[in-house]
Amino acid sequence: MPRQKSSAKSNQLVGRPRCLDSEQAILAATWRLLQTYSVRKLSIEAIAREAGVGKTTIYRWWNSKAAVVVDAFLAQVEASLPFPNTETAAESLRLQMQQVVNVLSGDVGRIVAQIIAEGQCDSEALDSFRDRFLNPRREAARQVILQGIKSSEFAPTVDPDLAMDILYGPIYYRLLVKHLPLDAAFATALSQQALKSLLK
Amino acid sequence: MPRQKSSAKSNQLVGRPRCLDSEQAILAATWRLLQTYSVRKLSIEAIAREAGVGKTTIYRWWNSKAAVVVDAFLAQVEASLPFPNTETAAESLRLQMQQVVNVLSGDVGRIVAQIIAEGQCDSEALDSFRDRFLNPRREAARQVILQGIKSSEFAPTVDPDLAMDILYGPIYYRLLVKHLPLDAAFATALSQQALKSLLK
DNA sequence: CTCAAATCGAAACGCTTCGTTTCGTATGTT
DNA sequence: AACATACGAAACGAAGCGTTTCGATTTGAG
Repeated sequence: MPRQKSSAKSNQLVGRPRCLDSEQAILAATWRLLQTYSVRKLSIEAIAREAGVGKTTIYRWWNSKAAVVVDAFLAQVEASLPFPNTETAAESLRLQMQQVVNVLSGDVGRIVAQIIAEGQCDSEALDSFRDRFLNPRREAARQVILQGIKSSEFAPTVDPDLAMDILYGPIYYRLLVKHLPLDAAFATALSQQALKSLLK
Repeated sequence: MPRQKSSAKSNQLVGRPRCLDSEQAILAATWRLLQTYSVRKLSIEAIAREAGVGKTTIYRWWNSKAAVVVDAFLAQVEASLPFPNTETAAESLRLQMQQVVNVLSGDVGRIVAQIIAEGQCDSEALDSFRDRFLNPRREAARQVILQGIKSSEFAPTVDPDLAMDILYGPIYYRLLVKHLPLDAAFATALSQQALKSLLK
């Protein structure tokens, strides 16, 4: 069994401790490079150069390029995308969908798409993205939907997981396939139309 | 301006004509390798070896690895995924969604996901996938939806593009993000729930 | 029949990145 | 002081990249 890497805080008692400056420099350099280059064109070597560290330091703490990118991504957007809480569940979801579309239509969206793409042949990266970014946000949405069911705003037969797929799936669909624009008009129309399927 | 490559049939009057055996061998070899390896791990050199051709032959006719993969994919699934036509539009869509989920839950789905992934940093590949695979199928679905509106089965305010995103977006969402299984139960529940948003 | 044109597979080119290893140095605990 | 671990630098062989060169092949045009 391989040793835990990446965000595993070094808890050993002896030896030189991990250099946190290097870790921050690596994540910052990665994010900086992501503004210009695709994840695909990024290389561990380029990150090491940009961060001014040896590439052995990166290989020591991360299993793959995608793992570095996911960490860099989360370090940037961790606190963003708060969940609005208004009077009705439908209104909360509607506002949240607008926010998600707004964020995903920019640089963050491009990087999210590339992380999901990278995840197609790096299951660890996709797992990490889901566990640390997507699922926590789905949990928040789940609570709103459950509240909407409880208050009889939504039909009692609504399955929250399926509902979230109907609400957010089309957004990721457009983000990744790019067959139609991912803009505010789409967010408005989608929230209006998709929420109909949940109403009592 | 670069000469048209890939599926451009050689129409020149003089010179040795394109060897169609080689083309077929390349597409077949690519599809064979795709059963074992990810698109990412495929290399032009490996395809040339497997097909028994020189790699110059591949570089002469295709602009990128992704272009070869898209051609190999289309050569295999071109005729599949026919659109059922039953009495009601809702029933046609329901059956089609079941079929799509069934196909995308297997090897074809894995390869579709990898093509979309590749497309995130190869816009030509994504364009090609959309133009030659996705959009023709969306056109067929559009006709069914329009017919449903005409027959007053669906609300007259329904926008076909948005409707298709709501119906099929969740499928691609699960295909790519893998947060929940892409199975028959999902297809049933999704078609039932999502179609509600279209009814009059 | 000869020539021009375009194809074919094979081989080699220089270049880049990969992931690993080695090395000497630095920085902690015991 | 001894030990353990991290650090950055440098080099490694392997692999694929995209291109070029080569001689042989296969067609149509003159």
